[in-house]
Amino acid sequence: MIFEHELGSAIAVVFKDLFGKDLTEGTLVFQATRKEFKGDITLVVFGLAKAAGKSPEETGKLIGECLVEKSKIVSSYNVIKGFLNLEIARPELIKALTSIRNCDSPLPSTGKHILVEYSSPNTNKPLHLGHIRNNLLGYSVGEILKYAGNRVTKVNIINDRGIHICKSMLAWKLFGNGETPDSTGMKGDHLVGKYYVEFDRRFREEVKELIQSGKTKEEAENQAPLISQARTMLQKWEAADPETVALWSMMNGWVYEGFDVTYKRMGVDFDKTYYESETYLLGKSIVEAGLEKGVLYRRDDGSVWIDMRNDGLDEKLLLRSDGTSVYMTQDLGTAVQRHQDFDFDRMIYVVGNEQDYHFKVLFHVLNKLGYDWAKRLHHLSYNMVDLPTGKMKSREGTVVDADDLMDEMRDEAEKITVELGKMEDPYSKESKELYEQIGLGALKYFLLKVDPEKRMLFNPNESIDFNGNTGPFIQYTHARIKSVLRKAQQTPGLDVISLEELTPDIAINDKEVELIKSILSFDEMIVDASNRLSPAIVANYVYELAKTYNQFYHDNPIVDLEKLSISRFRLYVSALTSSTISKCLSLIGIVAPEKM
RNA sequence: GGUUCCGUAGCUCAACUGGAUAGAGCAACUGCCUUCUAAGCAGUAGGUUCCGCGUUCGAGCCGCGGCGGAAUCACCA
Repeated sequence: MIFEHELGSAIAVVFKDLFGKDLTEGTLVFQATRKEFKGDITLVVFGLAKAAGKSPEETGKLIGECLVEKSKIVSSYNVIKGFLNLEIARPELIKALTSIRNCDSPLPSTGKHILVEYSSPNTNKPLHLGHIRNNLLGYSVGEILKYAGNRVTKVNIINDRGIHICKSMLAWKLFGNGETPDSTGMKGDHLVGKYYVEFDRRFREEVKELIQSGKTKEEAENQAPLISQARTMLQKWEAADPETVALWSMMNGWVYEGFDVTYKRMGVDFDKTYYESETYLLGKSIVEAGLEKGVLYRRDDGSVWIDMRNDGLDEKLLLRSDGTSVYMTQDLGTAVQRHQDFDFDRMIYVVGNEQDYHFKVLFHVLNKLGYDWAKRLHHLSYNMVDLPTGKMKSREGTVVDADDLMDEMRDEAEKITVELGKMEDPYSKESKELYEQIGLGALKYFLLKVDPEKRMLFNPNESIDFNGNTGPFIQYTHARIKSVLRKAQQTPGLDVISLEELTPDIAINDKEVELIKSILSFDEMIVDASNRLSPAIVANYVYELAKTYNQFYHDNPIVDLEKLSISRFRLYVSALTSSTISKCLSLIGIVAPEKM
């Protein structure tokens, strides 16, 4: 809170007078006063009671009394249990309001450079709902960190090689009849995904037949013709066979075109894109160095391992017996590469919690290998999005496709808007754009308002709500404030008040105080959100803000020429609220329409 | 089985990292469009915060032990 500093020193003085003891830094605990109680800020006095040698109530009373007497900031007080509720003198509140920062500019620089890795798609299938959560989280965390004063570089790593990529390539080659995105009109990533599913279907058939002819399941899955052909293809790729590489480039090209469309629509972006095909060999030299140091060991079959059993982890393979690299090897390589590229202060991996163990090991290995920056790495682990039917599985086709979902959200927004009947021209280009903004606003808010660590449920049949604690509600509130401000501009003598004109005698009611306090705590909230890497904090904050404004707005007409000064002050608060709302929305990637 | 995460109203989620009487929305019910945008507002109802013990002025949050769910423990990525 903005008063904490001044209040803190005032309380320290009062405390010394009363009890003859100095307060040490950090012993003062403030919190926002609950709505039910009178006051603007609350001092928790339990911690002070001991030093004072009195009961919490008694201590609170004495401090409160003394503050009102000697300090200009506090106008009244009340004590409930160990909570000292202080009412800030209104002139101080106005003063605080005028000193508020414009939220168009970020917080003071921390001088830190932070890398955020997110998205990390495979190029064998289109993006789905789980990726949307990842992308929105990563993008939003990046924006929040940026606003909190950090230099942020957003990076993507594309898993563009491996057996899974070969599967869709092989299926296309065998059964594709030369289909292309152009010839079919399909989005490239969807076309490739189609053949990934096709591979799996045919592969299952082969396995079934082999089992019927007397093989065990394991044997069948290992010997099916399709899987061995896929393996051959991978070997050819690694040997840089021209035909295979050409097919690979062509199909990956289709996928990238498709991804670009989806990323753009989601509103996310990257400062640098890494490709696994370009970095997968880098980890090997690091592993070799680890062997020399004796941190790693080689088994008889030639494979390389790390033993972490003394640190509560298992043994982990870092290099296959045939010398090829595994996932961990690659991630070691990319981490070192990125540190060379950027010399970051911190790197955040936005990756699902199914990989918690992987990152634990990754950081541990880097640390053991002597990279002191390993402790600056952080895995932002987020939980899965569940469907009512359970977990999504791309091979089984039980996924919610990202593009389809965004279409549905936009269509739903259109349907609801048309039903409400407030668009002048519901089929104009501008209206279409608005449906997109509202539909995606609903989706983004829905996914981001939940704590990343928590597993969440998405029910596609019930589609996402547009009422209550939702993106559209907040967008709507913003649009209405903008409408008020537009009308005010057209009314003579009702311009938005300027900062200099704010005077202590302007009347403020309790709802307004709540709103102002909320806006004043904006920076604090951002710092909190950036420390905890949680867009959910921003989302819940902006909802509270919008809700408080709505309640205020309904009880207090703004256009009231009889009380011009009051109305103009409210216009100022409205303008402040709307810019805070739109700032918050932009931090979580949501557009704040001017009209809707 | 080991490790990690989760468990809060019928449902989806909050609770400012230990503070006051655990809050919103949805669904249900009651009012409010001649009034700056009703995607709204006001109200009713809904709780043994999975269970037990402990730590202290104070526990949904911290510790221990259970119960339930999930992830992971691959020469897959």
